[in-house]
Parts: sequence; structure tokens; C-alpha cells
Amino acid sequence: HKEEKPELDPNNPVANWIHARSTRKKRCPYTKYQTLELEKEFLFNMYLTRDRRYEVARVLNLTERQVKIWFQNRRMKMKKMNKEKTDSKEQ
Amino acid sequence: VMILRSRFLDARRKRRNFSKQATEVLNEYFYSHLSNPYPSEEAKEELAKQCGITVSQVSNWFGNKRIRYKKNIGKFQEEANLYAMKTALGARQ
DNA sequence: GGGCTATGATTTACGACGCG
DNA sequence: GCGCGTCGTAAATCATAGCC
Repeated sequence: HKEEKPELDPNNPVANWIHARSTRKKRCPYTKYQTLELEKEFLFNMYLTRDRRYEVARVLNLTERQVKIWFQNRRMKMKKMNKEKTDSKEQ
Repeated sequence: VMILRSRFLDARRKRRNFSKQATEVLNEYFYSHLSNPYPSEEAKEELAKQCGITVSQVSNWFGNKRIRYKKNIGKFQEEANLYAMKTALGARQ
């Protein structure tokens, strides 16, 4: 057997794990209206132009960064949904 | 028709907790890699296969487990000891 | 049955890294 | 270099399964 180690260590094993920055914004759920409008925009086009992003952010009272990231996340969600659909189809 | 029916049923199927055996496998991996509980894509695929769940579900499980463990290590101490003992015994045979 | 917690899934927000 | 892309994740939150 080996001398001590990883398990059982009463010292915090979590200390090694990566941590979020303390400056990170707390997650703030969007309203139904905001989400609905974002979905409508996504249906119109999955990628935003700069002007479109500015407009959407202004109308929904979000920052351009929030809108940009929402679209990035939404594309990832769509990708995941498509994968699950095709996966279950072929078997 | 079968496909449509199964898809319909799948969409409305209620979430079930994972089987005891699946949870066992996931916990064994988690506690035996406690210093770095981040399975590679390949490891996730292997775990998914062993557990009869999807890779996404494996990712969800590890995400939830890491944050919940970190938030309250004390609550999981007993469980951690149990799996540490189990893998120690397994390694000996 | 009803409240309550555990658990699986989804939603925001980033860091790391890639490409043009 | 910048700026926006994906990928993997943290953390909060949602939904409800399942126990007492």
C-alpha cells in the first residue's frame, strides 16, 4: 500500500479545485419577457450583428455583453438538443 | 409511429433518480479522484456506459457533486470515508 | 396526504483558448 | 492585438421525486 494520501485527507481537498473569480457577477435570472424576446430574436437569426445586439440590449435593459453571452449559451443549448435528438434516433 | 410515440413519452417522462448502482459508480470515481474530480471526455463516456446514462448526465452529476461537496464537506464526510474504505479494499485484492 | 430535502436539469457568467 | 467564436465549468436556481 502507499503512504497516506489523497482520500481521507482532513485537509481541504477542495483547495486545489479551480475557483470562480470573486469579481464575477452573481447569476441573475432573466424575466419571462426578456427570455421570450431573446428567443424570438434567436429564431430570427442565431448570430447577432453589432447593431442588432445594441438594439436588443437597449430594449430589454441588458448589457451588450449579457446579450452576447446569452446567444453564446443559447447556441450551445441548441447544439446539445440536436445531439440528443440524433443520438436517440440512431438507436 | 413507434419513434413518435417513444419521443412523446420521453418528452413527458418524469425525471427519475439514478439507480443505486449508477450512483455507486459515480461516487467511487468522485471520491477516488477527490483531489481532481474532473473526468476527461473519455472517462465520462466510460462512466456513462457503466451507469446506463448519457455523457451529459454524467457532466451534470459531477457539476452538482463538486459544488455540493464543496459547500458542505462535513455533510459528505461519512460518505467519503465509506468510498475511501471501499476503494482501499478493492485495491488490496 | 403534505411538507421538506435531496437530486437531476437548466440558466447566467466567465476563463481559457481558437480563428480571422 | 481585438473581438467574437466554442467549450467546459461554477454557482444559483428551478422542478419535482421520494421520504417521513
